[in-house]
Amino acid sequence: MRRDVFQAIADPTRRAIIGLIALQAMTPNAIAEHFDTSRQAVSKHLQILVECQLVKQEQQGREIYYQLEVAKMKEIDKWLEQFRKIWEDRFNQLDTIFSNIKQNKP
Amino acid sequence: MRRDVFQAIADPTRRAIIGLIALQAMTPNAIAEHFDTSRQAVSKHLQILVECQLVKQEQQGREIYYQLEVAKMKEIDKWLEQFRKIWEDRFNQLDTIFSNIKQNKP
DNA sequence: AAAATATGCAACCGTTTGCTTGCTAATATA
DNA sequence: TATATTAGCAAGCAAACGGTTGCATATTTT
Repeated sequence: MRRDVFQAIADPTRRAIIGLIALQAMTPNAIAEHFDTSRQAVSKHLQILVECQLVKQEQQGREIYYQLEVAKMKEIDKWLEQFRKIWEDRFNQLDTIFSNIKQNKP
Repeated sequence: MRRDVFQAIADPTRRAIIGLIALQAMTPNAIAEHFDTSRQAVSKHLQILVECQLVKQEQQGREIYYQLEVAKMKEIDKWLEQFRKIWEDRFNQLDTIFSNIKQNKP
């Protein structure tokens, strides 16, 4: 069973859950109300998110609040970093070409 | 069959392929040499990457060069944007707390 | 023209995924 | 105390995933 951040965000429902609890911790029931699937299905998604440490739980009586570990999202950002450099370079190259066109350089 | 950028980068081999062809277009055979799997397996991964437009093909004789569509990677970056705002806010909050500690404020 | 090379395609197979249903445990409320 | 609510757990199931093997097609090379 693979369990990393990239596998976690592969599922669209899971991405929606992440977006939902990003600003405010929520209980499984409250989260499930936002979707067409059952509470159990949502619970399984949450379990996966917890396993890869994208989400942490906080018990309050019989309720469990799930909150996003925003810092963990940086892992994706970190992986993206290498490509950001490339796409900025490409953009700069294009910029240079446009400049040359304006100045009628070959 | 789901086929979006997030599902595409979920597989570690696919991420490795993306990293490999990011700087230079490569043929399936050349790519496959970097992995333990068969050429056909790599070919399937490439097909998925093409389907979600993360990679484009360029035929040259009997060889097909696969190149990364760096711009498509921005889609991930775009999704991450909303969380970047949050984690920067959290950092600033921490910063304020530390400042207060230094100044002996409550 | 014949052989070698590069690639895609199809069929098959075990594992994982995402979901459902049914159950149990713990806490809150009447 | 009896009942309702919240949530996790387990079994079962169809579909998707990631891989393999075998074969067909197109282009080079000899």
